[in-house]
Amino acid sequence: MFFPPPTSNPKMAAVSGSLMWFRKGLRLHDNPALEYAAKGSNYVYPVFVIDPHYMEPDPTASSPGSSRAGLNRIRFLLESLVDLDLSLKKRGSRLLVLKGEPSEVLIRCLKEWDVKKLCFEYDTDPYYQVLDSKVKHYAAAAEIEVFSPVSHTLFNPVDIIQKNGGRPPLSYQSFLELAGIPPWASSPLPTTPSLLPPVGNVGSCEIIGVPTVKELGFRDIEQEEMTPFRGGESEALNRLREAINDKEWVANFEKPKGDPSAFLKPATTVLSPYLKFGCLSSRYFYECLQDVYKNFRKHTHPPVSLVGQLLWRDFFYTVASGTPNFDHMKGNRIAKQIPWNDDDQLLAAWREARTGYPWIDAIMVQLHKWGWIHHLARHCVACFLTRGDLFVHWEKGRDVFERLLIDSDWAINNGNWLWLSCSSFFYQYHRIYSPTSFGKKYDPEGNYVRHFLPILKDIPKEYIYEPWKAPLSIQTKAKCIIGRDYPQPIVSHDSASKECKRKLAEAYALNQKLNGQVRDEDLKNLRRKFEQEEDQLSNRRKQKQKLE
DNA sequence: TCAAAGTTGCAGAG
DNA sequence: CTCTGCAACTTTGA
Repeated sequence: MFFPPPTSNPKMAAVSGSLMWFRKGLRLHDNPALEYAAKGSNYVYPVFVIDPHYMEPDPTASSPGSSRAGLNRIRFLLESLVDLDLSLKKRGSRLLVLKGEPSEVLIRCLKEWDVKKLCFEYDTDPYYQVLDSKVKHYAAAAEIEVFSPVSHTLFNPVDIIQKNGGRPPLSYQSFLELAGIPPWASSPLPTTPSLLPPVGNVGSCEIIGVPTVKELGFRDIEQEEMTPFRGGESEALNRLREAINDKEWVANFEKPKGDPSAFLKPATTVLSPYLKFGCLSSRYFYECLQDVYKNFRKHTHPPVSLVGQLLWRDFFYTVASGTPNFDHMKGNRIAKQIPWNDDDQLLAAWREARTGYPWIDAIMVQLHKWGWIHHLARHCVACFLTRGDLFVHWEKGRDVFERLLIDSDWAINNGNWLWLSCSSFFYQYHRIYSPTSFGKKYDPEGNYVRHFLPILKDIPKEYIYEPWKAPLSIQTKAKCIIGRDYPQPIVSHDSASKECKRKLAEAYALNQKLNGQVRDEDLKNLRRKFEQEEDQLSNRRKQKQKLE
């Protein structure tokens, strides 16, 4: 019997190419798809497709960017691509950027190039599920091998759902029990390649360099309007190193104790945008944290610890991937059916930082300028928009966050809006964040508000969270007249929050009575009832005014 | 059936 | 900074 060594086999020596499709996972470290693409290939095509779905400028949008992404996130992505291209070039490769509908572009490339393997990171987002099935379908017909590993999350959501008998766990604790220790933790993660096969002949495919925001048709924004966070794997690894350098801080990290008003040095790692785009591997981050914990007799634990934060991410990925219509109230079996109002004026005031509550408005300004706000700040504004004060539909707020956050993540963003609106996971709707006292307890001087709302910078600290209570003499001295230079509060928190609680109690009762079978009509009836009650209330107020 | 638990509420007291 | 009282939701598990 004679088996020639593989290299002397003429068939094996034949030219073989791979296509590495980057979407998220914009990194070289811990990248199993890239590792597999490079293995045994004479050449590799590293591709990124600029997708008009996310990147087409929309001049009608409420702030610069596309209809689905604010300019901050688009810029963050482009910076990540530049960094990736640079890292590839250092290893004898380069990034091939193409434009168009991704599945069409990919299929064109597969037709044009001699490719035996197609490699890309598995993605649970519905948008990518649809894209990927189109591409996989073509690849199967063309007899191209597809390799699509799970490397964006610590766990494969499918495994956890299967362990739980086909349904995703709905509480964090049950998720932890099902998840256990990640399956990859016992063996080393893929190493960062030191050299990559060269790029093959690109034929007639139209390859561009990584575009600038201007080249994509966006108008450039002022430096001071921009996020202070730069995209890319290099930046992610620097930031990670910086965070885990302070070992005491890592070991004692407790998420709810963080200060949402800290902006010179944020109270968290701000690694979320890097995890979102996969500039940082969540598995590598997890390993680094375990390394730190090893040297401490005592350290914090999930849900509040840093590892706990990574597990929250996986929790939401798991629930989201196993819940049809996760991003909608209707048709979503885990979402309470609540007759939210559809008030675009209230929504716009919230979005454009015109609520008249400085704490809320400052957070919304930071969201616009930085594309990042502290987790508790997200809680405050989300609660205010939905169950706390304005009773606006959580889907509306979700859309604003999804567009403006540089770390916006489909599963996590929707999960948190379900949470904060008391539609799922969390139901204690009488626990409402105060739009005045919550910020005050972290930042009694109001430095955060003064920084993001400079119009209020000379209001004394006694009134900085409630400027409408300041006597006119003080408003004049501070060169900020409430009602002229800064709005009056759009609602009175005291009465608005009481109303919200009452409405939620009724909506919950309806959900319970109909046992999850709330129809459109039932919701409509309840909404009409709320509207009638509001009319009566305002009529009574008018009569009272008349009498006075 | 009932108690216990749930990542992070508020106001007020000490 | 920690504690209570407030008012009071659902899910889970015995």
